[in-house]
Amino acid sequence: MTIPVAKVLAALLADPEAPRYGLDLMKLTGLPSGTLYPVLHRLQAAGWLAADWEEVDPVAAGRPARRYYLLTPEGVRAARQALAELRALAPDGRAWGGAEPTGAPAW
Amino acid sequence: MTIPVAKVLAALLADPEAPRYGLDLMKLTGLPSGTLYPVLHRLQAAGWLAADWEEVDPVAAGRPARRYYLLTPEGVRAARQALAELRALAPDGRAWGGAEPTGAPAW
DNA sequence: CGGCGCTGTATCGGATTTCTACATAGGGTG
DNA sequence: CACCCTATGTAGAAATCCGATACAGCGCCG
Repeated sequence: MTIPVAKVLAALLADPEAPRYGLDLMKLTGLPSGTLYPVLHRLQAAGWLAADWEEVDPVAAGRPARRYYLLTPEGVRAARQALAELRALAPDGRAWGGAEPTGAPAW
Repeated sequence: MTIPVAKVLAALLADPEAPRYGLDLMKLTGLPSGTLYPVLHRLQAAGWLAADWEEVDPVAAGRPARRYYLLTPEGVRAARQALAELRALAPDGRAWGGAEPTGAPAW
C-alpha cells in the first residue's frame, strides 16, 4: 500500500457500484496519468479491479472510448481493510497508546 | 509523504514533548531499521526533526548510547497537517463528495 | 572463555513505486 | 492548419522501501 494506491481505492470505494474511468480518477485523486494508469494495471493484476472498454462509437460520441474500472468483491473487501489500516495510522486525537516516554535525554 | 514516514510522524506526534530513539520508534511503528533510519535522516534534513546523542556512559548504563529525536516546532505543525491530509484521504463514511458517477458502461 | 543473544545505530543494494515527459489518436474550433 | 480537449498509455530517471549485513559492547550460560 502506498498513498497514491490508497487515493485510487478511496475514490473507487466512495461508491463501489459506480464504474470509473481513467480521466475521471485523475480528477478525483489528483494523480497524474503516469502514476494512475500503472496503479490501475497493478490493481487489476491483483484481482481487485475489473476493467472493460466502454462500448460506444467514438465518432458518434465525439470522444475516445473510455476504459471503465470497477472494484471486484474481493477488491471492495481489501480496499476497505487497507483504508481502515491507514485510518488507524493517522488518529485524530493522540490515541497513540502504549509506551510511555522511554527516558529523558541530557538536554 | 509516504506511509512509513507517516507512521514515524504519528509516533512522534503522539507525545510531541517526549524524545524518542531509534529502537523505540522501530517498536512503535513496526518499521525495520533499514527503513526507519533513512526516514529519520530525511526528516532531519527537512528540519522537522532534531537529534541529539544521549549523554550517558555506555559502560555505566550497560547499553549503547541512544540518539534521541524530537520534532521541531515546524515539524509538529507539518506533521499535524500531513496526518490531517492522510486522514482526509481515508474517510470513515463515504464522505467522498463531488462527481456523480460519470456514466454507465455497456455491461 | 567461547558462543549466543540483547541493545543500539547505521549502510548497502535490489526491487518497487512515483512522477515528469512524451506518445498516440481522433474530434471540434478559429 | 494550428491548437486544445478527451482519453489511454509508455519510458526513463529519481525516490523510496526493506531484507541483509555490519559494528560494538554488555551479560549469561555451559
